[in-house]
Order: sequence, then structure tokens, then C-alpha cells
Amino acid sequence: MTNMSQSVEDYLKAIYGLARVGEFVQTGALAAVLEVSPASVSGMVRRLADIGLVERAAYRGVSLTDKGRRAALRVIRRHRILETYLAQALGWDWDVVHEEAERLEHAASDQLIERMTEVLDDPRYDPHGAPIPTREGEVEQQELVPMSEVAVGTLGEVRLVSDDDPKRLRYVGSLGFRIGTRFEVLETTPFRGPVTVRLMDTGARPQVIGFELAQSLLSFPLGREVAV
Amino acid sequence: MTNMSQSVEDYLKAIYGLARVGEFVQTGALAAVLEVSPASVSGMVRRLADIGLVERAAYRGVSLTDKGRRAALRVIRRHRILETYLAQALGWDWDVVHEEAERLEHAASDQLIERMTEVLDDPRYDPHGAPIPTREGEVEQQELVPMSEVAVGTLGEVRLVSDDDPKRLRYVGSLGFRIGTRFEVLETTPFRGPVTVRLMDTGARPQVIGFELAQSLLSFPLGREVAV
DNA sequence: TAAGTAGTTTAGTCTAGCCTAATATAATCA
DNA sequence: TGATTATATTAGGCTAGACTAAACTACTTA
Repeated sequence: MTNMSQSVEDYLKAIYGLARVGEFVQTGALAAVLEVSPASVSGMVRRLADIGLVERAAYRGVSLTDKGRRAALRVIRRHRILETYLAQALGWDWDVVHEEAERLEHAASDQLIERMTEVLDDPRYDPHGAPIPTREGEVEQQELVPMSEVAVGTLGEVRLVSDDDPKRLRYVGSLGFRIGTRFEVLETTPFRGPVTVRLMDTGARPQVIGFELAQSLLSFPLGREVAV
Repeated sequence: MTNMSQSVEDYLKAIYGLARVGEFVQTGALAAVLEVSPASVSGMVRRLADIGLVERAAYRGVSLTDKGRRAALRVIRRHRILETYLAQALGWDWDVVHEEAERLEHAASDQLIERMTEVLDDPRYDPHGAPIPTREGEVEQQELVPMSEVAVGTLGEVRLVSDDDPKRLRYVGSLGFRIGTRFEVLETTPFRGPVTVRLMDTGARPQVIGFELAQSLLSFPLGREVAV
């Protein structure tokens, strides 16, 4: 199953990305993510079921089979390694690597991907903090909370930012955030209101951040310990 | 015209590669190179003509228009830069870079290609000695002769080897030849018989090389001057 | 100049993926 | 429960790019 079309690979990635444990992914959700019509999804999903990559329950949705999940993780591995390579070896910013990786992931050979991991010395996370699946198809599960839920007066460390919106990434970066940036939550406001945080290890003054943005900064809570 | 399908790009490259000045490329020749049926070539060539990339004369063949030639050179530039990057930055041998570049050339963005040229410090030749077209679509024309035609008793320098047969490249490499290797032709034999050459700058003893292989090693004749 | 042959094009199919419009199912709410 | 609404599927079409088989051109040679 190494010869899958670009479309098939994209569908598998999308299904993987939308899947919540034990649940089916809905046709409409897939259609929205892939930017095709629901009817097209129905058609493709049938084909995927025929070749054993997904299981489908008509009018309910699909879920990946083991085979499908492995294939999806292979594509995701490629994608994240490519992103990491573009960032580390070519010096690209985290806001531009996604788009390029999105196309190269379908063309790059396994040998190229593995050569890149050598050069990068087996990276574990991509530039947005997402864990890189192993060759064997294992992915680290991270226990993270949105910055918006880190308790006032405690510290957190930014660990994962969604890679799909370049503009947001650029803005987040301009605020001084990177993967690994530590911060202290100074204040939160009710009704999904802004969050005030102070970046550690910098002289910058406190930042006020919109609730939704703070939600997208998945963080590891560090409690009250003092940053080094 | 930046959005051309992989097929279209492959056709343009093939036409460019087969074209001899002022001549049409035949349907059958294209079909052979692209490994499709002549009928498929007829169909595609019509489409290429419709969008102004080739000029066709029914039953005679096709030639690239200016627009087509520029598009072809853009693809060739990508290909050769990718090959060079794979060789220089990732340490790949000259026999394996072609295949990978062949697929990446359709997916890599202009930005990636130009970033690679920066990293490589504007390379002028790919790992097989082929000149890299400029961004503006200019290609250096090399005046080279096959090793099989370098006069006995004179020196030559290997400048270009065809990249399409990995096995041959591997063999040529195992004999000690690289781009830039200097040699002296010690003996030739009639009726397309083997050529005996001595590699300069090495302690290796003279090599006997089949005529056809010697033909594929395009060289710059250096006359009788002594190698440094 | 006519016949034969090599090479090309047309005609008609096929598949993957997409589309829209129409139909079918499931979920919700009076 | 039945009607409404949201969502999914089927039916039927389209395009790119491939195929085979049949028809056509053009070149060569008697």
C-alpha cells in the first residue's frame, strides 16, 4: 500500500485528524476540511472502504482500520519531518513550513524522509510542537491544556500550536511565543475574555491575549515553580 | 502557467530533451521516452497545442513554443537544483538523485528551489555535469565530445554523464570517474571497440572501457598539456 | 506511379476524482 | 407520532490522462 494517490493520502490524514476515540468521522466534517463536496466524500469513502483503509457505517461516518491508521501515520510522519527539516535545515519560519510540507509529503520517498531524520538527529517534535510518529507508527500522546485554562498565578510552557493558519502563527510568533516559551498567567476574565500573561526569560511586559488565541496555545502546566 | 499537471511537465521535459534544433519531435519517440502509447501522446500533444505550449504539424511531430520552452526549462531547473541539493546537502550519490528529483520537481515550490540555490551558493551544474538553467531560462551550451572521440595521446576532462541509468552511473563511478576527472586516452580500437584511458591525479592503472560507455562520457578535450 | 510499410491520428473506453441535483435517512421537536 | 430539518447517499456528468483497435498519412521502393 505504498502507492496511494495524493487524494487518498489527504483523506486518510483528514480522517485521522478528525477522529475522536470510538467515534465515527462525519462526511460533512471531512468535506469541510478537504474542501470538497459531501457527495465527493461519500464516493471516496466507499473506495477507501473497498481497499480496506476505513470502515464505514452508512449515514453515520467512517473510522480508520488498523491499516488505514498506519497509512495515515506514515503520511503524518512525512509531513512533520519535512516541516522540521525545512525549519531547521533551511531556516524557514514555522508559519511557512506547513504549506510546503503539504505538497512534498506526497512526493518524497521513504529514503529521503529517513535521510532527513538522520540529518536532524531523530527529531521528536515538529516546529509547532506536534509529536512525530515513529517509523513503527507510534505517536506520543501529550497531556496538554490550553493556555486559557492554566490557573492564574501559575506557570505554563507552550508546547503545541496548530500549524494550519500561517497568519495566526505569525502573530503568535510576533508576541514572542515559541515552542518551549514559559509564561505565567497573571489574570483571566470571564465569558471567554482575554488572558493576561507574562513571558518568562524575557524582559517583555505582560501581554493581553484573546481567549480563542489562548485556547490555541496548548501548554504544559508547571505549577508555581520559579523559572530558571 | 504555474499550474501544470505532472503529466504536462513531463511531456514538456521530454519534448525539450528530444528536440534537435529546427526539427520536430516525433510522436513515437515521445511515447517511448514517456512510456505511454503513441495514441496517448497524440491526445496530450493536442491539449498542449491548445494551451499554446507546443506547435504541432499533424503526422510530423511537435516543437516547443517559446512559452513551452520556458516552462520546460523551469522544470529542468527544478530537477537539476534538487539533484544538486540531494547530492551536496544530503550526501547522496549521483546514481540515486535522479529518481528522487524526478518526483520532487513537480511538488517543490519556487521558494524552496530558490532557497536551495542559496544554500548551495548558486550552483551551475548538477551532479552529472548538466548545466542548471537560470531563473531567466538560459542554459549554457557546452561544446563537448564523447571520450570515445578524444584523440589518442591527448587529455580530456569528464564534464557530463547522462543521469538516467543508475546502474551505468554506479559503474562509471566505481571506475573512478567523477565530473572533473581528467584522463589520457592511451589507445582506441576500430569498429567501435574499447578505449584505453589512464586517470590522471590518481595512481590507478589504465582502464579499458567499452565504446558505448566511452561515448556516454562527454568530455572537454585538453590537448597534450600536462595535468597539475 | 502504385504498393507496402512505418508511423500517426481518431474513435471509443476506462478510471480517479471531482461536481450538482435529486433522493434517502436520521435527528429533533411540536 | 408526524413534520421539519440536517445530513448522507445516489444518479448522472465532467475532465485529465491513459488504453486498444481501426483508419489514415507519408515515405520508400519496385
